[in-house]
Amino acid sequence: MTKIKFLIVGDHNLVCKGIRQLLEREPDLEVVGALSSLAELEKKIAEHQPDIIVIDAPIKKENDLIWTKDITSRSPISKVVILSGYDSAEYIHAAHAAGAYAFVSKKDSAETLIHAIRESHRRAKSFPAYLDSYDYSPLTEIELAVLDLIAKDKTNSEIGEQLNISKRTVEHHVSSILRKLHVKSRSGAVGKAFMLGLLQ
Amino acid sequence: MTKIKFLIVGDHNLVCKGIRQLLEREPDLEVVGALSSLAELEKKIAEHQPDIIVIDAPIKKENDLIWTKDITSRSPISKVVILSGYDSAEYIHAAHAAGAYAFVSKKDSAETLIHAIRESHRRAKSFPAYLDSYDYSPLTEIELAVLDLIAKDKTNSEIGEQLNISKRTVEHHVSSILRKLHVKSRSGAVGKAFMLGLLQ
DNA sequence: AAAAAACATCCGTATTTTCCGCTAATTTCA
DNA sequence: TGAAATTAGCGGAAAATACGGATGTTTTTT
Repeated sequence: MTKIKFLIVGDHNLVCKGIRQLLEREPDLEVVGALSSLAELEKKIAEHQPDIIVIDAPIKKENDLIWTKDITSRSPISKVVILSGYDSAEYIHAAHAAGAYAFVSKKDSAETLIHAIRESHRRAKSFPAYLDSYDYSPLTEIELAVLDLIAKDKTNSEIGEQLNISKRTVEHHVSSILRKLHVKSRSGAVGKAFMLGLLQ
Repeated sequence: MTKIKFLIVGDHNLVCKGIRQLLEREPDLEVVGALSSLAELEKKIAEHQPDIIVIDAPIKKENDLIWTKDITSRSPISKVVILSGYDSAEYIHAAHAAGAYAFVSKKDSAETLIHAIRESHRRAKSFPAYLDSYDYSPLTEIELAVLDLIAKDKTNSEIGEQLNISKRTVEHHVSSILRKLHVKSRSGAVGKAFMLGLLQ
């Protein structure tokens, strides 16, 4: 029997070790590596050709979904499973849009994760069912990234540097965020985002 | 040999299961229960009389630190270990002030957590060393009121009207808030406040 | 009870940041 | 091929922030 080979990526050492422990009990799963940052991912993919990449999101200072998008377009052999404690409808939608094969909340059981990995391996997607009937006006990926940095005390200029876009573009995104969240200030946006569970 | 009995609390099922798996390999540790919310905690404490309670923070919609304070004052036999992915100095300070015996970041190794549990059991506290040189002062009532209104999308003028003080005074309070929370913007203050549980 | 510390209130000036018009090129995707 | 998203420049008004200083009250300490 050929095992399902996969990588685990995440900067929460304890969580990754625990997950690995849980998954290695399954006879058809084989962990071929564990990374603490997305930077080394490319090399590891070439080295191991994993079937699945489990990303324990969010990873500090790196945009998991942008990486997901990159991976899925460049290495179609490897399917991305996003494992996150941040399970708002907006984020799950964004993960889906980025090309992930599955989204598993950290609140789910180990069986759910294992099932998602197996399903992803046979190219079936696993996303929470309630997504279909969920009505909302979503923030885009970049808007969420900007909002996150706003909450982390960054100015527009700093956000621009960090995301490699101009200050003016950041301003545009901020305007969109304020419009979509129906607030008039960035601090109001942060407040509402926490209330809505967009940030946590 | 008497084992160290402990409870694990956290709504991230996967994380808890993983941690449990890691800790159960230690011969001197014994998991007597795992809860997904703080609500059931009181009953479980009475039932098992655990030496240690590991709280995998944050638990959504529940203030971990308020519970910590409650537990440590009412059940001095059980020592609280906070395990968190959010390791800002303020949060760690708040955990310390609430009476926790240890703070472990999710980025730390399993050994660190195990060590913290053993140290807590012999009533020695385990907190990151850099805390000592970090100045932390709590917010006053009015500062908290101002901060709350900032999060609710109000300008300084509006806050002044609402609290019947001048815009200038509000400005003064805002600068105090920024200094105490070690941020440079009001949105950063709101972000940090939510992470700390000052607002919710 | 007196002294010290912390808190809350107000004001001026200067600088930075935010926010909002306007326009418009490029990419992406259905 | 349109619609939406992302990118970006110019200018300007409004808000926020930093840097001063001043006064009275409350709380804590000695």
